Amino acid sequence: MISLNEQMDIINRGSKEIISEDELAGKIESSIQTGIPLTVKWGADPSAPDIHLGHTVSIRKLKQFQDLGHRVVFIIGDFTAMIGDPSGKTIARKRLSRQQVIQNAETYKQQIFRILDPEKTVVEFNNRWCSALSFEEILNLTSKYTIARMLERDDFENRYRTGQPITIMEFLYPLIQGYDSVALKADIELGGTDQKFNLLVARDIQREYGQMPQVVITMPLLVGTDGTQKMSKSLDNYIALDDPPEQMYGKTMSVPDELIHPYFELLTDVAGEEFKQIKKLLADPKCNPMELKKQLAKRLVTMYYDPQKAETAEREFDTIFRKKETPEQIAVHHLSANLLWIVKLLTEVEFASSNNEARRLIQQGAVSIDGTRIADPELTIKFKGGEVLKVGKKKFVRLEIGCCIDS
RNA sequence: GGAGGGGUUCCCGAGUGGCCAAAGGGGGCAGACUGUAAAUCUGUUGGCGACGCCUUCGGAGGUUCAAAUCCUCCCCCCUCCA
Repeated sequence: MISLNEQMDIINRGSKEIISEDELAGKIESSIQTGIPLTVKWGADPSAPDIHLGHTVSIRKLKQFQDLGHRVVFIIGDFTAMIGDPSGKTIARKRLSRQQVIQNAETYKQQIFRILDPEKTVVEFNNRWCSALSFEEILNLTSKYTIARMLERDDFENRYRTGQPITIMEFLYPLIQGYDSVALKADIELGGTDQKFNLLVARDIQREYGQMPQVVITMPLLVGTDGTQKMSKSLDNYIALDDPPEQMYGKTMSVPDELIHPYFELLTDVAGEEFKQIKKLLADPKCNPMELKKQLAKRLVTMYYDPQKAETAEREFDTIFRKKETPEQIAVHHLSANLLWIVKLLTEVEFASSNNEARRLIQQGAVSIDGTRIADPELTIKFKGGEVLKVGKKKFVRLEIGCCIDS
């Protein structure tokens, strides 16, 4: 096994906070002595099965734990998801059926195993122990925590102050999550900095149950493609692991330049000299940040796909956005008629969701056919097949005559 | 249980009888510029083959020539007191 200092070093890299380092050192030490790996816990809500780069910050850290010989437990919070979490204003977030949960869990696994080693990963559903809890035990759990302490949490405090609803169930959430740690006898739990409160509650709960409290490791939150808020699905500022290569590349290029540095740091393996070099170039006004961003984008696509796909994605990006040319491969649409009103054409190929939107696009000069801009929304066009329709910067389709799809 | 405040378009939020498809901001989309789907600037942002018509301000009714705005009932949220 790797020495204590080396382990501490690796774990520290990129982490925001470790509570506490001494405890962690103690745990690692005894693990080295006994040969028993530490249990590292990481949880996810099964309702949104799209894993994105924001998640990978933690997942990559978990991978390091695996490489150090420890045991990673991935918890799928199906119990709470099945109750239906009414948090925020979105009333009655859909309850998930057993089947959906299992399905989502599968997509989760398929995604996280692009980083983690499936052999060394235990997947658990918290429903297994949570549904066995009696009401009495739950009351017991709730008696261990106070409202005042709950309101210490930023998010709760904010909502309380601004008059937004907080349900009792949300108060139970951290307790349940803490109970998960008890059930697993977790040695370490990992999470984003926004999870800090919950992770700390788990320590108290574990103590109540006579266990050694888990070490809490928080990872920095990744800022999303919008450059301001944390990457999340609901804000639609995310780059998903399942995004196709071109999109992964393109979305990375759409990230504000200031994010190049943190992205390299949190999402890739660049370290040491190479990282210093990148930092230097970013600070140099003579250096075009686009070049570094391209490197970053290519690197990410290579990580989750392969070098060839990264190459293709880059070429396509250059073609479309730098040279403003038509990409090599574009989708084909079979026209419903060869004489077509331009507005209908746009809705037919689903580049516009309504006639009004189509008109707007035309009036704004976004529409062209074979490179000729269409400015008149009343135009009717006769097609002979093979024309390329372009809307905006990134939507292309080749038009062919005839629609004999489901004959 | 009592008193008060509130529900407006994708989101936040103004509007308290006609000038309201509804200010402003955010987000989205588009254009210009460019070294990038960066930044910046500008435009646009309910629907309909359309100088008109239809639908939208929590829900259902009503008053009025005219309702997001007034009245009645209902639903939901928040705050304070108990």
